[in-house]
This record gives sequence, structure tokens and C-alpha cells, in this order.
Amino acid sequence: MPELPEVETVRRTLLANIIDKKISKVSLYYQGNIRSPKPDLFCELLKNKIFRDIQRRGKFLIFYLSSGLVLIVHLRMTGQLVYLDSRKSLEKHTHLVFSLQGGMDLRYLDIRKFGTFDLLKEEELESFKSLQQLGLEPLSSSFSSQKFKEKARGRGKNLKALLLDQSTVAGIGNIYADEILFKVGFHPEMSTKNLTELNLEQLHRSIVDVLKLGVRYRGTTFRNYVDGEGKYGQFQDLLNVYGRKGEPCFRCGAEIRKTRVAGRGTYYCPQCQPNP
DNA sequence: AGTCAAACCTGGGCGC
DNA sequence: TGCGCCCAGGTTTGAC
Repeated sequence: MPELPEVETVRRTLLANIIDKKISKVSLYYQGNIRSPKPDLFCELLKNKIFRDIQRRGKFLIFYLSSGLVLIVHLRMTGQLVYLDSRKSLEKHTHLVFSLQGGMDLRYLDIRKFGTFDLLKEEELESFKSLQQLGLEPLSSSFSSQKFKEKARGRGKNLKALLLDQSTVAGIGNIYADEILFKVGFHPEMSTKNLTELNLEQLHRSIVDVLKLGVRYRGTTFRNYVDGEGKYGQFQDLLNVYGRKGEPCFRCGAEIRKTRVAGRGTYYCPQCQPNP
């Protein structure tokens, strides 16, 4: 379940390894992840291109390549991008392999096959819908409390839905949404309608703090996540509520509860996050 | 408009 | 042991 901290960690670990490397061969074993262009053309266009830069927007990875091409990848739930020795045998669920000059591979694995790849020209990036729809970038210096207040006001039904809405703030998923709400002490079903200015400021602070901590700990490996070098994250050791149903709250000792909010499994502490 | 469910998939955990 | 069922969740799509 790669969310912002996991995607950022993948970005950083790949950046350290694939920049200025040339793709000598593209091997596609499953076509379903390739959204555009058609799989044959996708492979043909990428051959002999060089990775120049990697950026991130929300949960999207944006690979800048030579000849003005841009590759946009979303890992969805179980996608993995891993840099490793090309002599290693192909693991199960390997769907795409970029053979790089110098005997290394960049491989894409995805158990549930939900991930997406789009290859565009750089000038098409601006009009690419999936990126256009994204809201504020929470770890950028421009993510001020003021901007968050303007964007979030009146959005979504409850706090959980608000945090999961990528068009408000980009990059938060189910795990970090629950952790953000625990940290600020708000119930996930709290209505966004009667949020005060102070509430929004506190929520803004919690978003930044929790996501930064997530990045510092290189993401959360709850099930499948690994970074660009195949390593696990560390943030699962710091989770206060997610996945802790029936266990005692570290802060107050009350039993962590699990419910369903905004269509997602939602964990919270009934005492630290009182029902509104 | 905004809210919700279904669809896309596979694996793991559960009850029987 | 094994079968069937349900659940996990990011995004898009379609229904209400």
C-alpha cells in the first residue's frame, strides 16, 4: 500500500541508482499495467532511452527520460519497482523489466496488477488528467496552513474522507490517514462541516508531522511494500492505531477499535479520539 | 454535486 | 487438509 512516504522512499532509492543509466532492453510479461500508449509502442519508445530525473507528485512517480519522454507510474496497492542484478532470476509477479546498461535491471512486480504506466511526451504532462486532478503537495514548502484551510473547507463528508481525497491533499492513503487523525486526536467520522479554524490548523500540522516521520522511517511495510533496493520500511514499528484492533492504545491504554469509514477499514482510539 | 458501490486482481486468513 | 468465502485498498467509472 504505497502512500506518499513509501513512494518518496522508492523515488530516493531509485534516484541513487538509475540516473544516467540507459535502457538497453524492455521485457514485458503482462500488458495490463500499461495504460498508454499501446504496449508494443510503449516498449519500443523506451528502448535506448536514458533516465534523467525522478520526481514525485502525490503517489505518482514521474520519470524523466532522454528525448523528452516522461514515464508516469502509480504503484497502487502492491506495485514494486526494484533495482537489482540482472542475473537474479525473475520473481513471481514480475511484469516488466528494464535491462539497464551495466548488468542491472529495474523491475516492476505487482501481485494484484493494479499499478499503472503511462508514457508521454514532456509537453503532454501538463494536460495529463491523473496529475491535474491532484490537490496540494503536503511536503512541499508551499503547503501552508492557510492554503490547506482554503482547500479543505467544506470538502468531504468526514475527516477520513477528507484526508483520502487526493484532490484536496495528494498522497495520503488509508494507513497515514488513521495515524494523522490519531495524532491530532480527531475522530475519523467527525464532520468537516463544523471544523473550526483551529481544528484545520491542528490537522494541517498533523499531516505534515506524520508524513515527514513516515519518510524519515522509509515508509511502512505492512504487507508487501519494499523500496527501490528491495528493503522494508520501518514505520510499521511506529504505528499507533493502524492494524492494532483490540490492542491497548500506547497513550491511554484503551482498546483500539476498527470500523468502516468512507469505505475503508478505519482504526482509532475511542478515548483519544472521542466521537463528536 | 457529492456520495457510494463496483470493478480491477491475488493472497491470506477464517470457518467449517 | 482443503474448500469457499471475505477482506485488504488506490483509483476510475457509473449509478443515484
